[in-house]
Amino acid sequence: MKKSTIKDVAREANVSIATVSRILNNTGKGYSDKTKQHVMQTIEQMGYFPNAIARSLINNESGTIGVLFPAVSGMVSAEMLHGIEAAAQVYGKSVFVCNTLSDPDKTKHYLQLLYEKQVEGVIFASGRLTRNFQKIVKQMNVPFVTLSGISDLKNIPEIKVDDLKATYDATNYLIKHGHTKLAMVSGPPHDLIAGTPRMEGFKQALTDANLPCKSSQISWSSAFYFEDGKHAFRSIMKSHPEVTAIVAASDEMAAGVISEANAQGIRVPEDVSVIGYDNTKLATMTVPSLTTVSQEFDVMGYRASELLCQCIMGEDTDSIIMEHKIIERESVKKTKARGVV
Amino acid sequence: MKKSTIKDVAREANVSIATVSRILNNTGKGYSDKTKQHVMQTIEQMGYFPNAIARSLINNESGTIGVLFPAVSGMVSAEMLHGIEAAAQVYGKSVFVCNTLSDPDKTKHYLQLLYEKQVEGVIFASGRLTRNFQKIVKQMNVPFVTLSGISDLKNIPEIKVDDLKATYDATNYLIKHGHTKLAMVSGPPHDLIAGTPRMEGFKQALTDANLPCKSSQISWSSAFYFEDGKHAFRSIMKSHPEVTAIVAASDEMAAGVISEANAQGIRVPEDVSVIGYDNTKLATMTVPSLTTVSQEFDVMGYRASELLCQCIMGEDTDSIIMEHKIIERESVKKTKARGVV
DNA sequence: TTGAAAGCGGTACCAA
DNA sequence: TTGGTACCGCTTTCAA
Repeated sequence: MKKSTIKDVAREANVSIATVSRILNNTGKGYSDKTKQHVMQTIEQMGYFPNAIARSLINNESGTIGVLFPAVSGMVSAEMLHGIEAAAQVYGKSVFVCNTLSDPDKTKHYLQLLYEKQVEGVIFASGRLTRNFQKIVKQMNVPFVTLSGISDLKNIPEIKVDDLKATYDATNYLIKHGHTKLAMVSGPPHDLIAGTPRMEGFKQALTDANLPCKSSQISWSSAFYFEDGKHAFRSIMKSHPEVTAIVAASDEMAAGVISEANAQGIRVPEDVSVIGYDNTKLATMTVPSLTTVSQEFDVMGYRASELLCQCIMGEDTDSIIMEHKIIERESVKKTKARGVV
Repeated sequence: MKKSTIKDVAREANVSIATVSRILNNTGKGYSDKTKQHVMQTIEQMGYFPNAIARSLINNESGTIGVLFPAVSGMVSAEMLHGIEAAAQVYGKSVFVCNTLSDPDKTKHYLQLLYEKQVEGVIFASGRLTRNFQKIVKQMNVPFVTLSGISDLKNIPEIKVDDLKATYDATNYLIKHGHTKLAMVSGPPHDLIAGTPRMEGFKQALTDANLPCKSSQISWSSAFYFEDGKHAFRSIMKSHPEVTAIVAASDEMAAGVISEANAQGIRVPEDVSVIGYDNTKLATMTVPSLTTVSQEFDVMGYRASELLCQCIMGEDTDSIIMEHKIIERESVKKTKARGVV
């Protein structure tokens, strides 16, 4: 059974396809109420739905956007995607997901694909939009937005939290609550997205508080996972057993710290306090639950998607620095405050 | 700067659009090597990419599939989606994600949308494909596949694990290791996907082992989250303080059980053993780490996507019951085995 | 209010 | 090996 087309409807309803088209698009003019009634009825009983592809072709609007993730698995991408899809739906866009696996070739391939599919805009998430992609991005000639990433290209709006400031605040939160021997469990120092800025925030907070700040106070790993947190904490405890508070670059790492502390008979937060980063669901599930820096990924996704759709409609837009806040739970011991709030 | 079309290329290269088309499609015949060289070169320097929408229209192949999730946030959907996208890419399909929020109206809306966008197939994930959707599904006339869900419609291949059997095995695992006082922390009993069958598996295992099996041994909640696990365990400890082992209907619930046990000074696994379900990343992060039933969601997603693409190509296919296995970690205490392995 | 017809950017058949 | 052209399903202009 072949799909029925506008022609079939026209024939069935004894009108021209032009009339059917007008009715479908609710132009308001170009048909009488009576014909409309009749045509709508035939459409209904034929189970006809217009072919969006044909529409796209003539309107030159695909009604789709593309999202590039390094990996869609993982809580963070999942929440972002959720927000992205929600906003896209509001603006009447459908979303294509693509998994680049952080592979530049794959990324380029996907960009071409999205180009061919005539997407009206692209969200580049959790990655770095390098010069490598400049050419294709320019060719595509549709709005791009980076989400929790960075762009080497100019005039690309970004949606992100100020990682440096957020980590600064997290570190400061520990200091405020009486901690003076701090260490950090970090991701790769050359990761310009979640590595460098967070380490920098940590250092600045220490410096501003006149606390010692040696590079040995930061133990970094190649990623931000649970195991990385475990290892990093282990090495910190070897070199800096005096530490009473840990700043972690992700909730997963913080969970790793808690787990390793547990294994070593170190109590959290009595002996060592831990502050996480991300406020994923995981933060509520650790024992003790995790005080952490909140990044609202779903909201960020929503805003990014919204921003992109606004760009598509030709509105003027600008980058968005998302608010962050510290979610207080049970993993930080509060001792004597040091004056300033 | 408008996008260049095949016409532009043809004009620029001094050939007909027919020739360009043949070259683009690599028909092998219909052009000389020399013209090919020349045309490819102009294409390259013009930065021309064919319009996939126009192609779809004439070929009647959109090269896209749709995926319906109740919610794309959450580890489970994220992992499934990852697998889905990976397989789709292999088969040259792009994927539209849709968030139904379990809302039938929204679901219907998305199905219509996907219909209009001419998707070549649909993966219906983590939900129930009810009679409600029969009409539209039939109209769409493209293959459907359910992933970790159920279908009231006939002839829809399913990819899932046998939840009843898996829970049976999990329960049996505890029994095998010497436990006789068991309880279950379950989701909604009327949830035909992850509620009913898992409860049933638990009961059957007890019955088959000649162990007492009263309905009070199952405490269920309206969902499968961390908090639900906490509450359910609390109520179980009130009514059945003698229990030494808990079967949880999800890893999150199991994490909740561990957390609540902790709060009550009950040691895991010394006092109470816990077995989870899903083998999400969370299972490695709890303290103690979680022995659990493995569902490989990314693999399931991959297989579902693969299956769908095969259906699209007209191959004969059938449902897939995925293997499950028990991943042994630290949350179960092994006491005297009871004979049979 | 209506319908005929010219495209949108491609593909594929047929003739040259 | 080539080019001309009908057509995919729809929108939109122009005349009727």
